[in-house]
Amino acid sequence: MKQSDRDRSIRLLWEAPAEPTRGPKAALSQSRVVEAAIRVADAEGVDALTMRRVAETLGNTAMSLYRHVPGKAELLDLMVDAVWGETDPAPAGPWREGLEFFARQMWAMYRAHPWMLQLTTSRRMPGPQAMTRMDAAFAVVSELGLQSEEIVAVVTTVAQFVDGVGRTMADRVQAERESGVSEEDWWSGREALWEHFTPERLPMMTHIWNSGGFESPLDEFEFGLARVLDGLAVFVEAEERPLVRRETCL
Amino acid sequence: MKQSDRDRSIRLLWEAPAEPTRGPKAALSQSRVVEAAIRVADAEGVDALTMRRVAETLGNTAMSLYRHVPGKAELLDLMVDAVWGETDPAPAGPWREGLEFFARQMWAMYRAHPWMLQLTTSRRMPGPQAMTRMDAAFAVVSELGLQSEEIVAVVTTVAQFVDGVGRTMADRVQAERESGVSEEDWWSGREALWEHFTPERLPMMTHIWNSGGFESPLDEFEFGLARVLDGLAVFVEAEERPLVRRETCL
DNA sequence: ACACTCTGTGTACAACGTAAGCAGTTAAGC
DNA sequence: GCTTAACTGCTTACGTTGTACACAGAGTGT
Repeated sequence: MKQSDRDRSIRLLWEAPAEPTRGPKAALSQSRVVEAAIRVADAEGVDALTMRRVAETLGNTAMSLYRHVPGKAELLDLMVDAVWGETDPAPAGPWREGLEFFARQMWAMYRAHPWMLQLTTSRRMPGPQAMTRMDAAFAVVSELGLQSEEIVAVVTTVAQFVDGVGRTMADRVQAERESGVSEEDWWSGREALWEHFTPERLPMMTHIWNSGGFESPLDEFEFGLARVLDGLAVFVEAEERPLVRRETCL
Repeated sequence: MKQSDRDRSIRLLWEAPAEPTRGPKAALSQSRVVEAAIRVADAEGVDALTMRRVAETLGNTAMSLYRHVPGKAELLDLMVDAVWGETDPAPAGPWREGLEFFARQMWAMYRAHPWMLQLTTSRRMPGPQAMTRMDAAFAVVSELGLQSEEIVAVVTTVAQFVDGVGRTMADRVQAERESGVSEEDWWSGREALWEHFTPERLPMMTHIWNSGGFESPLDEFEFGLARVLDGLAVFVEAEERPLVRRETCL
């Protein structure tokens, strides 16, 4: 039942839609709907991304979208892959520079479209744009002569790192838009909370607070990326690499 | 308007509720509601976590919950902190062992309650249980004599890594429950997708596929944790540590 | 007895995705 | 040119969500 829906996404993503010959000229089109949806998500966040709102920006009704997109789930698939299409695939070259390029491209993508991270679920259908970028990342790492599983693990580690930092950033952006208050201002306004941060309860935290550790935090992306790449460098340069396979989840 | 709501969460989390003297004995209580909600989320996932469903498991109506919890947002805050309370704070000791302990505790927590990751947003109110665990993690790292911002960055990097891997795992668990099909079976059933994975379009990916790179993937948590800790080791042992401050976001 | 307070319930509302059916529009086939 | 099939976009309607509001009943003080 649901299965056919997802296979429909595959066709939408990977195959060019057949142009209809008869019937009235469509004012809308799949790409126009997808572009409008992306604009709505960019400007108003993922919560505002309703079929009614997207249709409204196009001057149509909600149900008109269903002539061009089977449903909201498929629309999200199309939006995600369209945004991946805005990035550059990593060029061939040394592995570290290539992975850093890959990470920075993802980061720029998430900065421009923070909502991407709020709808990345494990069974979101991968589209050709996203897969091309992944392929380039794999190619960059393949020069190291690692085993296949190791190549996958290395790229996954970087991608997952960017996802993690990006998600934090995306949450922050959304909260700031919805509340109209910057993250800093909002937290400093929570006096009722800070009252409970006493040295008895939280000794280290108050100590770090008092020495200014939270005032101008390090850039999480830059700091983390450097650490992850350093860690991967240790790995690829090691002579022995013990591998832990995944146990079947659940 | 919304602000008062969040401050209400602070009181709920950090202050013991005042017992009422008059009126009928309450069959429900805040902790009973929170426990029931956690059980629902564990068993049926975050989508099933509706006020009606929680009340149903308690043999009451949806509105009865509102006598013990101001609203759903506050209930989520309470659930998250209650689950943090199930973990052990990192004991004092060498930084690497301590951080690994911290990471493994978080990982175990997320394995037991995957829904946690689907409701961690940037302004979720931190509760005493979570903050105690963070405090212990900070204490572990403080033995290194780093600057305050560096301590924060190191702990954040580890926490964010576990969040990232955990989110992927949580998505997978949820998808498996909802569909009743394991991740592996589901993807291998997407023949319409694999048809498009041709060597012309995705040369590296098909090559890795053919050499079995996707068949038994490495454990993402174990692999990533080792890399992150290695990377942090490079950092703390370095003589010079250039710091990149965060630019104001947005 | 009375007043007060607290508990749980029933009803109601606005927003969501989208199923079903319909009126209007265009091009192909004769 | 006419008919017909295909296609577009709209209207209406349904079930589900969180929760505001009013209310009946229960228990504790005075």
